[in-house]
Amino acid sequence: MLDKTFSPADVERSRYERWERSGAFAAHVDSNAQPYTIMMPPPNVTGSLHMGHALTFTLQDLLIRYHRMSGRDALWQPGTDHAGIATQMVVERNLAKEGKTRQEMGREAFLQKVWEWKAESGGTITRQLRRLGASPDWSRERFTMDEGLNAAVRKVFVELYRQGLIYRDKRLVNWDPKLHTAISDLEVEQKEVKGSLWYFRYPVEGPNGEVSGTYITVATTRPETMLGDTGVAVHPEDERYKDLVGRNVILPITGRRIPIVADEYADPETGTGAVKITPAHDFNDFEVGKRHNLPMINLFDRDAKLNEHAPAEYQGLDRFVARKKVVEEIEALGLLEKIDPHTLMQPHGDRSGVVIEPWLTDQWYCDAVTLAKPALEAVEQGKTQFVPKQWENTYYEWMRNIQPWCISRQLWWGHQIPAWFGPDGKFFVAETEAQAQEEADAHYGAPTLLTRDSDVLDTWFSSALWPFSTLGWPEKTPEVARYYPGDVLVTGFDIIFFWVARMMMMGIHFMGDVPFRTIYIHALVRDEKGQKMSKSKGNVIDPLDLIDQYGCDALRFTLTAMAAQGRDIKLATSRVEGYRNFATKLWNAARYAQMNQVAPVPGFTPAGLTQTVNRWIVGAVADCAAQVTEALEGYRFNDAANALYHFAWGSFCDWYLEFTKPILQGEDEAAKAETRAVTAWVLDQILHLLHPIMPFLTEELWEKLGEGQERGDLITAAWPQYPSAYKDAGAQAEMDWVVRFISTIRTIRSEMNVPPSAQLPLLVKGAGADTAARLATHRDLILKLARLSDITLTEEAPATGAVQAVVDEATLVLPLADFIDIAKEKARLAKEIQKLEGEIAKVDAKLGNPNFVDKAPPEVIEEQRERRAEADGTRAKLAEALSRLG
RNA sequence: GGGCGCGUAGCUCAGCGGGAGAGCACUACCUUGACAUGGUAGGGGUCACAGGUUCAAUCCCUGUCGCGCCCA
Repeated sequence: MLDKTFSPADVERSRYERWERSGAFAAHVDSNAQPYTIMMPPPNVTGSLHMGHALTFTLQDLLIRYHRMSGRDALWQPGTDHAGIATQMVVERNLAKEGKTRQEMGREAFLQKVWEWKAESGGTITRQLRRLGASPDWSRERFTMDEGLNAAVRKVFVELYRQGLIYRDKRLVNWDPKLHTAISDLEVEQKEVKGSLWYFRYPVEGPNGEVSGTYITVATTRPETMLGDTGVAVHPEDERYKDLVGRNVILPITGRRIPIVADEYADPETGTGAVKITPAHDFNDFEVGKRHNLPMINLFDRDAKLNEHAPAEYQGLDRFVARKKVVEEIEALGLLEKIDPHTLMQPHGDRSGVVIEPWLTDQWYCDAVTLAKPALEAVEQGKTQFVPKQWENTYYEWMRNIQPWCISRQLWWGHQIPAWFGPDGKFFVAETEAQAQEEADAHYGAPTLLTRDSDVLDTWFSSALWPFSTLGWPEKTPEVARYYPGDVLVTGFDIIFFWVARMMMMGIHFMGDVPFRTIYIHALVRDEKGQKMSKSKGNVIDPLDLIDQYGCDALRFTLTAMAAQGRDIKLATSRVEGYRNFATKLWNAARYAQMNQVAPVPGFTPAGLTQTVNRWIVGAVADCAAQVTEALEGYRFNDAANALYHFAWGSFCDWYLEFTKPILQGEDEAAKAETRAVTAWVLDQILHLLHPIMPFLTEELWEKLGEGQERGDLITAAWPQYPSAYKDAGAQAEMDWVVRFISTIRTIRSEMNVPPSAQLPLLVKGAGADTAARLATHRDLILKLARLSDITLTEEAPATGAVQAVVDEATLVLPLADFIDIAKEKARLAKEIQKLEGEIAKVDAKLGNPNFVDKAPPEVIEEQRERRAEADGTRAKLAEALSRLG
């Protein structure tokens, strides 16, 4: 006998271990079955599970379990990412607590520490994934810094280099002065900041090099950069400055002479129309500088303090200290025109939070423009499809405006770049040091000492290879042949640029095919007020807390039911509680079944059933299964969850189990046996259909209900498919009628305040043949569920003191002399009639419109006629009842 | 400034050319032999606003207002 409630905590762990041990999660590379592949987006190795993970991995697991049950050879490839900057920061922070820095320790010792940290905390997220019930093939787990994945990274780097798609360049990068590394555009967050616009007057040089008394005013948000100005730009069409173009200004403080140039970058509408140009410290200025051959003066060191190119008294100052000093000095010179308050967009490092500095350095770049072309076409041609489709636009937007990708990072934790420098700065790119040495020796004509580039690659460089590197590439493994390309990538829109686009580029370039056929983009999980969850706001909901409190299945069902396409999920714990109740409900249905000697009948198929109610529920199962399957195939997860919820609770528990109570408590042994078998069968089907969403509850019930039977684990069972004969329109119409009949009586009872304990006799007037037959068939259950003492067919006018209602052609008469309040009953009937008249009027308006009758499709017109006839029939009967009340 | 999306019951959201739906919350009644983490019944909506297309618009189109996100 089952306990009164399901206790998730008692079963989840052991159930999971049993699945994993049994090999149920494993892919079978030798199988004849069609493969189904999902590449798990690798979470940070030292991270921990948050709500976004819970959503994405629930959906992936649901797809994997569904396809596994559908007979596919399912591979869900798990693994973790080394997450360069994030992980290095954590370890450095830990070291700082001991008063150590990585620089003191040296690279090797520091990396040792990172590996130790990985060993210590690296299992956290995968353990948490297990608590979520995720069923990837753990035997194939990979880490982006595994030797195999390292080899893939080296090979890709070298090949792209040889193809000219990776190159070294001196350009402005986004420099993080705190972390001392370049970062990509995507790692920069533009934040709105309230600052100032300073207006400086620059003296214009006279014809003979003297100070002329003419000034040109420039506006700037970054006064300190003026020390590195090498030009002033004005718009070529700007009449105010036409005469000044070609002349020089004498840059205050430094005294440097810099030219006034005409460039369309200067916007006559903004500021004064004249703009100072600092090519080494601004991306736009860099371009202007190139167009006009302006020198580049690099003012900052790696900490963004002023370096030796600044005037002596500025050297060593922090950029913000220097700003103050520049403004003071300009003011002292009488060259400060004004200061306006100004709101500007300021770049911040998404990891460090400090203001990013455009800085001139040598870095490695990947020619993303070239690689993006085929990746763009693949989506345009439908080789890969986004679901929901609108995310294509985001992808296109990025791919069409893609910039060279700076792939080097000044970090230690990551894939060290396979490039070696000779003494003269010439570099040799090769997969191994020996090869590089060989090339170098040949080049220099003598054994030469090489130094390896100390930089590492952007983390996303290695994750871009994930769809094939995890399968063993560059080796020609059977896995690569079988599981590439994958079927679907499930991820959030926030990494379409970071990751999806780059996997598409690398996959197409190296594998000759897209990495996945479908990209399902799911929502972001927010708190119930719609705010992003963040530690600083304190509104973070920990999925593990919810699992502890309500069970894993309840959390999974909630996330699934709320995963509607194209909408963020606002998560309220009340929803989780509600779906926990659903689990309890189903548990108790099973418990009830057990108490009534319901057990699966081996070999049973629900054909040739004698009881209408059984034929009806079988058809309803088939309906539900079709809906769930269709929804899952279309990535409409919420529809799948809701179809199951409504069927299991609304049809099976609320009606079927109630309908069959009279049978199970009755004397007809054949009907009892059939009903028990059908009940067991329906429960089994629900368990199958619900398993991908609620794996623990369903597996547990599957075992408990099938006690003593050898039928394997539910996780490996076959997804239900039914012959069309299971649907029975007649049985459905009949049971729908029963539901309406009972509900009608219940409503009257409730409105008339008849105590639930009172058993009433019912008279049915004007029953047709169908109704009479149905009443005969379902007499017992109607008596029970409507709490009636008797049902009598009659043609006589009802006695006074009776309440009447209409179901189809029949009038239901309940003698309620003891309860009835004539005035109240009259009001009730009048209201009903009024409602019907309103409907009739609406339909009449349509039918009276010649255009409607002329142009609407015949079936729509027919439907309206039927609706009118039905409403009118009911109205007439109710009117009669009303008149009889006097 | 450009792009995308969203305004439907108190809240969270489905639906999307022909009778306005769900969950939660709310109200009343019910410890009825599976389940009070439950049952039965009920109240509650000019489907943001204004035009247009159509026989017919919550749904399609245009505009307005409000909100969110991404990019510059």
